[in-house]
Amino acid sequence: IMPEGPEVETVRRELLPLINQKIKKISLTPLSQKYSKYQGKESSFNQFSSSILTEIQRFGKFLVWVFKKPIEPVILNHLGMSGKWCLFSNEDNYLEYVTHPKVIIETEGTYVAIFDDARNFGQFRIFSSFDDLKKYPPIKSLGIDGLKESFPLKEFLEKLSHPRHQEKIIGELLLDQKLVAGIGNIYKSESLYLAGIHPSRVVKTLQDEERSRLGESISIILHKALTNGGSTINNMPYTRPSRIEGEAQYWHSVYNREGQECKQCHSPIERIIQKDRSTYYCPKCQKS
DNA sequence: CCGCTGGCCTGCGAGC
DNA sequence: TGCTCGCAGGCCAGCG
Repeated sequence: IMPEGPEVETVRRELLPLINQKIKKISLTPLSQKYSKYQGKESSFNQFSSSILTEIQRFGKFLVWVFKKPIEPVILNHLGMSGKWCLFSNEDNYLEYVTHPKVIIETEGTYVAIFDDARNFGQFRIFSSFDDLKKYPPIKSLGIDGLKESFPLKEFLEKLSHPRHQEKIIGELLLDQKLVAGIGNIYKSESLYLAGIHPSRVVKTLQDEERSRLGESISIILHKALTNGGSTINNMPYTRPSRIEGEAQYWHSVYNREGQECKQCHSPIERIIQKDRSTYYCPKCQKS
């Protein structure tokens, strides 16, 4: 299952050994050349040789790789559904761990980082400067960072009250990265469960108290997932650079639990399709 | 500015 | 057992 905010932040933290490393080379694998999104892009990746990686930031579910002169460009990177970074030392026999390598970063030091992406939904985009990146609409329009240390509840309530959202279904709106960035399909369902709100509720029907509880629940769920190193799901594992599995999946209350008992009231968990995506909920604990 | 749709992909599990 | 088939679902370009 796709990396969401907590999973991406976990990846970012485990990539931090790369900071201040001098880049030997960023290259595209032969496999990557099967796909149009990577074709003809070698030269734009080549330009990073000899630059120093100074920061890896996270915006929502995006990773942003920042380099120091001699070049200004930044790399915007999304893990998509199945993208993973694997971090190795030069001496490791890393090829046995990767099955669909697309991008390889080698440093002058001891590191090799490989972007491995079976489904190929991951993305790389190179901007000539950090300012240019910030003008890019998907970045510019990102909403509240759901993993912010202190969740800005007031801002959340204001955004939720915007006229254009009033007729929307809350279970669908929560996936909109312009509202809260970092929520994905798993933590959408989990947040609504914790808040006791049925996913089919129309935004305008939510009481003030429910709105606040929803904001608080989003923050609690995302932070709890981050503390647990994210969710690792069997049918679509995301692999951390360390190759350690996350543990958040062990406390999922509703996600992927259709037909199983609610942990509070023992009613069977139900699944509905919202905007072509599965939403899981307890029909009894979540108020319609 | 907004919202909707189709395209991008392949591992895996269900069903026969 | 081995095969087929369709689901899983993020983002975004293109369009109205």
